[in-house]
Amino acid sequence: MGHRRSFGQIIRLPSKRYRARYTGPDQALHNAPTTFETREDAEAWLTDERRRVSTGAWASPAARLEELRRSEAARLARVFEDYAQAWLDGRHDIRPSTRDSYSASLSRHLVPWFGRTPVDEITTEDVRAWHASYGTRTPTARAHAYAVLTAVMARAVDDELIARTPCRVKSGGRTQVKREPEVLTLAELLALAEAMPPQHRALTLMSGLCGLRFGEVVALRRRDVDLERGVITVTRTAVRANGEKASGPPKSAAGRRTVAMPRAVGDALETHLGHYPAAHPDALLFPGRDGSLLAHSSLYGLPAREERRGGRVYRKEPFGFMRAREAIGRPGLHWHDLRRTAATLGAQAGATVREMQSRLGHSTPQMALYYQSATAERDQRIADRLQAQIEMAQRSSSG
DNA sequence: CTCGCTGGATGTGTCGGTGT
DNA sequence: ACACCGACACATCCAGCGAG
Repeated sequence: MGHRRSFGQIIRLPSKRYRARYTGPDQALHNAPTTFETREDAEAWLTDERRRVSTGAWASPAARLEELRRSEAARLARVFEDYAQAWLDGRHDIRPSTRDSYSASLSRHLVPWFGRTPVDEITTEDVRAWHASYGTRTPTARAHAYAVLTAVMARAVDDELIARTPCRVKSGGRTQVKREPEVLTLAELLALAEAMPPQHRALTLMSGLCGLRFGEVVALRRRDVDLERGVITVTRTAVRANGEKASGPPKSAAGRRTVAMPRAVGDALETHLGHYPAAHPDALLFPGRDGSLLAHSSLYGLPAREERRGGRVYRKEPFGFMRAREAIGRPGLHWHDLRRTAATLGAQAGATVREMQSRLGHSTPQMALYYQSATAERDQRIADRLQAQIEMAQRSSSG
């Protein structure tokens, strides 16, 4: 039983639900995409359709439904997980180790939280909530992940998916934990080298006196050292990325440099080559067991640890660098501190900031200045000691 | 123009597992 | 017992930019 109206018609179906339909501007009959529970709902739909026709914004309900499906599909294609992956895949300007690190940030920290959310629906509140969810846990990892999130969202802004980035956590990408570096005295450095496994003694001395980075020393080849002239040429740095070890050009152009060695380093190298010859000019100076690039963990060794077997506790001795640093009473020493040691010893030997900058391969004087300040502290201590001596002299002359 | 800040990139440190 | 791997956590460094 039809119900005549000026626009369209509403029919009560045997199911007791209502169907609305009308003849569109295209002279075809269009059904509502669903049936309605009440006559009022059906009328509301017809009214809406009629307005579309009169404003000229009309398209057939079927076409509109199709369009809706398409845009929904497009929306889902822009879920964070897929969008971020596409972003990473499109980055050809980063080093493999960086790609690895970004990938890890995504899979461990960002995708679990934002993965299924369309990029343009991630709000500032979402980001803040994610950031806050860490509390005091893994601040560095969080800052890292935040930086990656920021980069992905910046891309979304470029793509005009969103108007502005939802990443508004102030300094969210920064890590503030900063450890006080340890600086060895010359005597401690010599003791450390002595306590290292023999194949790493020259390497240790070279790190502590010439300031080469870990990645730079392990990438050294026979032809990079000139024992006659007493210089090392740094042209490569070892990198690790998804389990692969490789060596490539250094981080910055300033990293390419020639560093003079104190004779002690040259002597240690000569001894080293006597025991571990590197015949070919391209042979690695400090290779790993299988002749490939030395792994960082091989140099570090293992810390002292306890092991339980059959109810008994055994103390396992540390080895490698972990043993050596304990042996000289510096259990908290980091390998990288040797670089600072080299910088400080260099400054004490009279190097200027500029000279230290080029010796260490820094592109800015910032770091070298930092070492200068460490030296200023030592200088203060010298002044203090002088003062103590003056006072002692005064006491003895007056008493 | 200098300087300090910060985003982003890249390197180092730790540790359980595994092969020799 | 040692030497190294692999995964993950963490620290450092560089460059660009805006304030003064």
